[in-house]
Amino acid sequence: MKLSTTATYGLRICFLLAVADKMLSLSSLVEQTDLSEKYLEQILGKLRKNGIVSAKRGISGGYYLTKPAKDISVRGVLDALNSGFEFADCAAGDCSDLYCPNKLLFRRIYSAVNEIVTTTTLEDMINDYKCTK
Amino acid sequence: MKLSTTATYGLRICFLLAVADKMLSLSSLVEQTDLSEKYLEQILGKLRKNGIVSAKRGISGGYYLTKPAKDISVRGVLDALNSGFEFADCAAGDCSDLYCPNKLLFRRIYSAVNEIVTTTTLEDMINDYKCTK
DNA sequence: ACAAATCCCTACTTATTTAGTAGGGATTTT
DNA sequence: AAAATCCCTACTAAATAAGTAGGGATTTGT
Repeated sequence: MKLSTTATYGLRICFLLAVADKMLSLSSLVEQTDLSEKYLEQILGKLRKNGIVSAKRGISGGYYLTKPAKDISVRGVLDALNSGFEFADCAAGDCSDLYCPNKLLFRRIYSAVNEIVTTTTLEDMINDYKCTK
Repeated sequence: MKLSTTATYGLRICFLLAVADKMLSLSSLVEQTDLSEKYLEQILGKLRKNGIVSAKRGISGGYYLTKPAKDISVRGVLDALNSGFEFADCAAGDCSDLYCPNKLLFRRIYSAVNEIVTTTTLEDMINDYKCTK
């Protein structure tokens, strides 16, 4: 069980945008991440469709965060990339019965993770990063 | 991001053994889970190799937990099935530099999940289950 | 002894998901 | 009008997960 690499890249991209605090062109993101243009475009497309970033077209265009870093949660980014933390099945044939110990456990874990990702913002990530310097 | 179905089945199997509090034959586990014998054997094999269950062969054989339910953590079961919670990469080219905001976030999440799975035992799962009745 | 039921081992196949590629289109600035 | 940019979507390839298969070894009860 682990986070998808796409979600991981997505987080990093948002972090870069938050740190820069201005619009960055795709080519500049390519430089900073060593990912292909096309792949980056795809990730940025999802972020855009889900309201995390906006884009400006044309020769002086690029991507920028739609909101201040303090208002963008990690969860928002993960959701945009379809990378939530799901525990759908609990391995019981008929899960509507009460015989479902797994579900209870999963709910606990989900709550804990959810708490972290919803309360941690891009600004928090920047602060954490600065502290390690 | 979600737990593998194998791990989910594994948890359920351990729960069934814990509730029964005695040795159960493979065929009886097949009944209770609707999984194929072969697939169940495979899961039980991993649990056995990792010390979660023991097996007795022969016509009156079966599987049983090696320790009391209160001494078996969810984590132990997940580890046995190679289904930990990993966040290896942080999507930075050179992760040894300090430019790694993801790593800090991942560490937070990992700690929280780890806390839950290491402290929750099969006995806890049984108690939780009883409470929902 | 021996049959029957059980656990044991490991290779293989199939399905699903994820990661990444590709190519052409639309927009904006200079 | 050219150049650089973002936009769309289909496809492919790689990795992982899920499940199947078949034969072997052990123990019990008769």
